[in-house]
Amino acid sequence: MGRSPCCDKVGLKKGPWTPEEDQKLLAYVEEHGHGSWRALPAKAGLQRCGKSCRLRWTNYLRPDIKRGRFSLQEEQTIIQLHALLGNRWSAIATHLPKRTDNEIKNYWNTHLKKRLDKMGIDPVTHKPKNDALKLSDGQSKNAANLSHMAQWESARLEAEARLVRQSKLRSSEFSPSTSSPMNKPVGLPGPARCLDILKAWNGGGAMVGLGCELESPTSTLSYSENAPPMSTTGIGENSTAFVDFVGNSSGSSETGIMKEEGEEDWKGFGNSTNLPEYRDGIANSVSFTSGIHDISLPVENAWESESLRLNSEHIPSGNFVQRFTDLLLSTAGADRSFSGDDCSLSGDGGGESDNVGGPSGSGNYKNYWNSILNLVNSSNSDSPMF
DNA sequence: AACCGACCCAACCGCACGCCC
DNA sequence: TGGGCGTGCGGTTGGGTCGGT
Repeated sequence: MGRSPCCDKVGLKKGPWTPEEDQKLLAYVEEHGHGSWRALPAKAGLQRCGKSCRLRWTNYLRPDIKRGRFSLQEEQTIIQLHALLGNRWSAIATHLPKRTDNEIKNYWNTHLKKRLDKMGIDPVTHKPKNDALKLSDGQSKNAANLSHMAQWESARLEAEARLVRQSKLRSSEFSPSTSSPMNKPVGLPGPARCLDILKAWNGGGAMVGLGCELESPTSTLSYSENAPPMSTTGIGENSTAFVDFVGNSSGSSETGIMKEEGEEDWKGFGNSTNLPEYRDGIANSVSFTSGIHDISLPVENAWESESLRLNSEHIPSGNFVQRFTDLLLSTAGADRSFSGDDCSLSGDGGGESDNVGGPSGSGNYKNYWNSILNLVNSSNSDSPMF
């Protein structure tokens, strides 16, 4: 695989973009779509390389970008997803609609990492820093297992993302016109993609009769291609266990995750901590929408849909989630006492100040992980993670 | 007011990977 | 089958801004 230079740098401008350049790029993309980024600068009259144009567009000019301060929910989501995914900013970004991976990455590096550090939590491992010294006891084994599973899950995510990218391309004719000027291939994977996922992760094992009812909090498209009614997919019975997550105020308050204004409800389990039920839902190739809601999801998050078609066979061990939970909680709580009340990680002058300065600054570590688990539970409505 | 260090973030760099010929 | 191309991604940089002295 030879790698060609991204562009001929001679005579091309670098550095900050001017309003005029922005306007040119914006006007061109809105009118023609970006097409080939390499060819775009010449067509748009820009003295920039295509890569620079692409970055400017994706990180700044794109109309569906939300700018400004991160909300409490977004902060928590970033932290929680980072705990599970590590520095996979693009994967994290898929859970934060209208935020770019670059923005999330910057925010993590400049704010959240330091915040966790102050709390006595290693921002890399999301474990109390003290634990780093306990390399020879049983905890380290658990930690290693946890890390291993997290890595496995991350690898699975990557594979899913690749498959969905493919599916996007293949199905680009499915929905040729969207409001987006981005010319992104639009369309969602049908059942065949479900099988692809299964093949990728089950070594060809079958996932039978699964619909692809999905929902994302950033839904922009309606989609039900070839998706049989849930009642015919074997999902229906269990799907009744899923209720609106945010609509359930107890679930919302329990996790400390607040629904952001303008966002659609998260769909999840009524009992956000009911992991067996959660796992059962997965085992039944969960469609988290309960079959009531329209199937809709954004292009950006289309790949998320793939994971929602997981069944238990995707999971390396039959009780992966339960083990994952056990490890998280045991690792967090085994040798540490917690106040157990406020696990807020965010808030300048809010949760941070409450937590920083406590015993080792990480007295709420168990709740920290609980909040991660709650996110996992709650976000299974739109998450590719589980 | 001037200086300086810390902080922030847009942009760049280079690698990885899939597609296509 | 191999190489070129296009793009995605994560790490890093550097210039602007802010706050303290």
